[in-house]
Amino acid sequence: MAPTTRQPVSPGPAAPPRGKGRPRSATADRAILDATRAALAELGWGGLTMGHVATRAGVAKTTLYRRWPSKNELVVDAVASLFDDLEIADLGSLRADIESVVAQFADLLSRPETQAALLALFAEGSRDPLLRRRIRERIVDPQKHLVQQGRALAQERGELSLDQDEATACEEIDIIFDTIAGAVEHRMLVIGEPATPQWIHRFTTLLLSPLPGLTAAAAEPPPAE
Amino acid sequence: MAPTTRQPVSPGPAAPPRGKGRPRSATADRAILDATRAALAELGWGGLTMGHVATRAGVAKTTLYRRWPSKNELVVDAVASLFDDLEIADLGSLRADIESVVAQFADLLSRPETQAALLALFAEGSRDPLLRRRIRERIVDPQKHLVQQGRALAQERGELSLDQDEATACEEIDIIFDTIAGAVEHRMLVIGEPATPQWIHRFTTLLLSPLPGLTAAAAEPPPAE
DNA sequence: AGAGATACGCTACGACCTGTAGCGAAAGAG
DNA sequence: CTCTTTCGCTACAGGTCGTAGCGTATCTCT
Repeated sequence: MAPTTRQPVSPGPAAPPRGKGRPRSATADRAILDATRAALAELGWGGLTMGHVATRAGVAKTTLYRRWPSKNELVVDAVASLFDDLEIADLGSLRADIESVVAQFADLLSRPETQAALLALFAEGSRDPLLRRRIRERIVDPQKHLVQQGRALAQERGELSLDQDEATACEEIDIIFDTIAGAVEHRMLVIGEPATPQWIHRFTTLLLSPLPGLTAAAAEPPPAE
Repeated sequence: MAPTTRQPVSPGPAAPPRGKGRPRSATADRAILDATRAALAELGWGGLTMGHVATRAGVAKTTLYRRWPSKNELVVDAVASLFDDLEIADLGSLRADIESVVAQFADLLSRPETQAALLALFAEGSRDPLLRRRIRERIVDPQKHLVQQGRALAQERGELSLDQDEATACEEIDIIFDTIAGAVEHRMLVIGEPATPQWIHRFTTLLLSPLPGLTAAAAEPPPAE
């Protein structure tokens, strides 16, 4: 793809300047990220070119490469910021909190540029372990933190018993998070249908109670491992 | 990317010949698809080039373009067949059936070429409604059928009460399927960690019973819509 | 068997993208 | 006011996509 070797993934959103001469233009930073998101929505990952983004941002192509070592990194940063304002609302009940955060997530994933960008990132991440790690740090982990918060809130309210074992609690959070995030992602990104309030409501019900119509006998015994 | 306009997604695996002169080589067909899968596993979507596939298949590049209009179509066909042998095992309990099908799915998704291909397809599908429809028909719908089968089996066994309403049952199957497929996809494709038997076991437990430690009061009341 | 039709491999090609290099000019920091 | 760094510009090498044109191979049909 490139005639030269690939640089390691940059640690931050952009290479850190060192405060001596002319500082980097923050305006250009924003213009580039905005242009990236816009181009992503229009053209998708495959259609997005660095030249295009540069032109659209009113910036020279070389300026892009001064900040991000390649397309991947640029797109991660352009997209990750979208996830920054997910938050737990503390609506007074576990159920309401779940519905709220799922709705926020669904809202985010309903935007075409988020869809294109996320899937493209995931796809690239399947080949590039460093990129995948970066996705986890910038996107997945913050979301998982929401599950922890929600869980803690529910415990304060007495809806949920306190954790006995730290490790077990961690694993449980992982699974719950996989389930919540995965269901929404699957519906919106793979199937391509919106997560309506009804869908969210029913999904939350599924998460909080056993399968409707399930015999007690079938639900009860989780056979020993 | 290309100097010419893109053709619409081809209706079949390859353009249909018309039986007059020399027929297309079926050997070449298979060699190309095999080479595509192999290259996908090694290089991923981004690294896969038509020239590479051609060389590997022992075929001229032009031969590829005589059959598939572009990379997308070639990869869809190369990958879709992988999903053909998922099936419900009828192990005697709903729980065992779920674990079995999740394990099959996880096994499939653990193969690198499936990961790369699937994610790349999903990504392209987010921009191309026709491609997305094709993914649904060839990949998603057959999987959803498994959920229907498992549900029917559980009802026969008396583990699950019979459906009262056809439409409601349909919606419920959708949600359950979104949840199962989504969780596995999220864990393996996004996070990039394997779905161990332990994980599958715990996930199934989560699906079949309420959240561990949940107060009865918090679990019970699904507020009216 | 012969004629016709089609697929095949090969080479070359135009258009495009990536990421780098080198330059003079501009703009802040100290 | 000087020094450092960024900026925009142009040019470039390496690489991919998908097409065109050619002579040859291979199959079908008469």
